[in-house]
Amino acid sequence: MAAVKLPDGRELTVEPGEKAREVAERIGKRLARDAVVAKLDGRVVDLDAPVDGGGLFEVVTRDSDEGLEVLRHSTAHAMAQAIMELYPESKLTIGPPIENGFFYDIEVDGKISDDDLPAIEEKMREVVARDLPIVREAVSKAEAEELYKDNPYKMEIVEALEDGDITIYRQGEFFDLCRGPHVPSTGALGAFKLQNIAGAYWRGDEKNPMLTRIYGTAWGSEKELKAYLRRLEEARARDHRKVGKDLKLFTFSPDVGAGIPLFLPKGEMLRHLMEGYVREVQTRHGYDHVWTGNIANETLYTKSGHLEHYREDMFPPMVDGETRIRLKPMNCPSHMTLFNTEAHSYRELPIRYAEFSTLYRYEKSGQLTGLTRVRALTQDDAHVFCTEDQVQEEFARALEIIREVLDTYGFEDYKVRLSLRDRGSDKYVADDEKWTRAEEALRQALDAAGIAYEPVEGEAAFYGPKADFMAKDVLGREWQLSTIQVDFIQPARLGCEYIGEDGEAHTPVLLHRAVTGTTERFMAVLIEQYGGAFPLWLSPVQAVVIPVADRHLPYAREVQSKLAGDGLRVEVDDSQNSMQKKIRENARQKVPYLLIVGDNEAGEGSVNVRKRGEKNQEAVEVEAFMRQAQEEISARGPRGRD
RNA sequence: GCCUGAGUAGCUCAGUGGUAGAGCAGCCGCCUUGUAAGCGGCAGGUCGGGGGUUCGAAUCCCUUCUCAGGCUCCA
Repeated sequence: MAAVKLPDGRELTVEPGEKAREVAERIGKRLARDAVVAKLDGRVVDLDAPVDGGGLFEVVTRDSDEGLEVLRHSTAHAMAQAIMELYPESKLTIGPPIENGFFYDIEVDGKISDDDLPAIEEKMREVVARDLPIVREAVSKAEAEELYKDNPYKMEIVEALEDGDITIYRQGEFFDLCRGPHVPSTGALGAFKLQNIAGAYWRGDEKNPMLTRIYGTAWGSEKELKAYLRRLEEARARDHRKVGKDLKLFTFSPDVGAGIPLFLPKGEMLRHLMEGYVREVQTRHGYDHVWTGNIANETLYTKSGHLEHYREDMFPPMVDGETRIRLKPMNCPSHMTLFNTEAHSYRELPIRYAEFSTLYRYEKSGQLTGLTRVRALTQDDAHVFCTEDQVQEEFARALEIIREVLDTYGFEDYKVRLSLRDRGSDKYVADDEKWTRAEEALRQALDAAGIAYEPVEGEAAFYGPKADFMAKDVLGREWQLSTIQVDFIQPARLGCEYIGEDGEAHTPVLLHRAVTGTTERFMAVLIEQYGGAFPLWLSPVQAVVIPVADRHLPYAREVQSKLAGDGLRVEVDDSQNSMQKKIRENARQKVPYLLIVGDNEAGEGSVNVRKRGEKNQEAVEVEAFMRQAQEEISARGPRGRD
């Protein structure tokens, strides 16, 4: 008689051939009802699978991550069935579960659009109502080939599989080549909603045919589905494109060009503050700021190798007689040129050049998105020329800057992806010893800083290993912001040298690093992180003085000039609106402080402070407000939000 | 670049073959206000651009520009 072990340590004897579902029922009725699949020694299996004992037996319920994944996968099948019934000549390809839902890529018989989604959803509900048992079936390769003789996509998948390792899942008339596992019947699906239709190339390759991808979301209960849809709503309300328009930060115009953001006064103030902050931190950490303009001779990029490796992402050249000029896509060649303007001794190293100039990259038109993907972008870029021995220390220094800045902005949850070479591959530049040392240096620096990192082999740049910072915003979305890269290659190509202790010429190692990445993308992330309610130090307008009646305007201006004299960014709302409306409008602009002034305030030299997000008011002396605001600004806190 | 969809007043949107609309913003008046919309009036459009179908086009077709969501999460 075989036995299984339960997660709580108990042992349970199982009959030969007893199914997972039956074992679950013996553990508990309620558990069996919530069960989606089971796990045997960590391997996920259908509830219909026999439990032959021996290992750890776990029941996976629909509220666990794994259970949800199965639920979503099964929902994808239900959608595929619905589509096959509505558009019978369609060809299925792949339909995996994804974060929050699922998709299915289908070569649809005919044309479908978003308007057809409700009908498909309706058909899916029919499939659910039929409560068809979902049955796993092992098939031979030959059988699979026969089943899919009219479907080249599935055929391609079958061809790649080992005979004896092929299964299909059936539910009623419908079947799909699938590894599984799945919920026991179509009636066991949870709450779902089809979301949108998109095109997707077969296997993601633009040389392949375009398939129709339908995205859906699926959850264990109606309540969870609703909560998810509400989260989506909230995210939309924070969308930087919407907030940027509402708060008059930036705009785009086809007259100027796609992917070229135009910053309005408040947006430019925000840029200025963001860059000023990074500049201050960098200066404190020994970086020097330089400026190398926006265009460069094409020959520079021939030397650096960019023209060869990066041509597609560069704007076409401007031709001036014999000379070809390019918009600058990266700063590194320019910084190396600066380095080469004089001879260097090892005593001068490290040399750290930082720059905020705008770069131009010819992103494909379909890739452009708000501020997160633009053609004119401003990196907070820096290049550190150092000796090999200094790599670890300089890496640690860059790390420190990045941590300080991310902390200030409230990105407390981030991880590092340490991209290493794939030892088997030859696409990386040789010199094994250098690589090993560099990788080791990066690991040690990360360990010393106590930062969790995930090493990923084969993701390194061709010129060296790198560490990318993945930060999570308040909505739980992950962004790649900061990066630190070690470069063994380019300095030699551009002829960078320093004279070492030994009197010989050596090639320095180059560290490329960016703190916030690009000002544009980081601004987008910040707008969404704060929902437009920036902390005081970062607010384009820090306070608006609102006179109760027109006769208080002179006092309002007096207050404004006092505060402005103290360096605060203050406006007076002298519009013809009522006081109530001024409060409403300025509150909607997320101004941190509204200062109401009327007879009382003018009489005693005070302001009535209404803080963003708070309704209670407080009368304070102008000087006291100034002190308090300055304190808040220099602490770069408290965090924004409303 | 490709797929699907969208583009109407500064903004948000209604209008599906028969005289281009609303709210907000703007301008002009009145009101002089005590903590999230005071009242009245006026003005505002090549319906993204170009071409076509039609007696007639915001509406149908073609084309072009811009925007949105996608385009390896690998059965």
